[in-house]
Amino acid sequence: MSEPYDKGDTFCPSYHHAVEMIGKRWSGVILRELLLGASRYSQLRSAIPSLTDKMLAARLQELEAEGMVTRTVVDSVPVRVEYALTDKGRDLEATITVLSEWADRWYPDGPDRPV
Amino acid sequence: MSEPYDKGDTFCPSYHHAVEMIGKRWSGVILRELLLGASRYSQLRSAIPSLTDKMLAARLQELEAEGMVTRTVVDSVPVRVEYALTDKGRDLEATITVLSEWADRWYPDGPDRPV
DNA sequence: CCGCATCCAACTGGATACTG
DNA sequence: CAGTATCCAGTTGGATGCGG
Repeated sequence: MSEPYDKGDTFCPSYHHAVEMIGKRWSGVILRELLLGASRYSQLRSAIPSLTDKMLAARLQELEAEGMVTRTVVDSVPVRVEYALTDKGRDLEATITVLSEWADRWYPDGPDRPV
Repeated sequence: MSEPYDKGDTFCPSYHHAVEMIGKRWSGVILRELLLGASRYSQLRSAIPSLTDKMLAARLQELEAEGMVTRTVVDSVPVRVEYALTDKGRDLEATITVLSEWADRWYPDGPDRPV
């Protein structure tokens, strides 16, 4: 990661895909909530106030298609839906932890007041 | 990161800002190239083939405004411009490394062929 | 070499209302 | 509870061309 610059070793598609998937609007926040233990749709909703139904539902579908989460309908009344991280999704924990630490280091008072 | 879910401990603005900044289109890739040693505008251009001038210039301005990179005009003919990571930008190395490893683990053959 | 200006089609996502 | 439907303004970013 710190050797002399090699012109050949460029444009990494896997990393590219990964960083823009977790960085897509709300996705990173949703994944973090799931890592923190949220599992129900309504938990996610109330955990992230400015997130609308439309966005949450859309992102969860995308994350499911990416193999990051599973969706399980619990047949009760009223219906509940449980979302759970897959191994792949849970494996992001290290990344999200390290990035959270970075954020705390450089935005201890929130993003509007950088260090 | 793995304790029982606490409804209060939600919506982290610093992390939210961070993840969507590095996840914005091309930003993560540009930061990675800078970490790998790229410094000139033209290096970044040729390192990332599908990245246009417009996008590269725009992202570099945003990253500069975020305090992630510095921009230095070298007064030669023709003009060169050097981009360098700030401490804040360099401090992202751990995150990008860990995420790259995740990507290699789950997309060893590229994002179109997940494990 | 390093951009910026313009045009423009496509996508995004907020508001609001409604369903099983 | 857990979504979907519709509308629509705003943003995005590719293409192309020009300028210091």
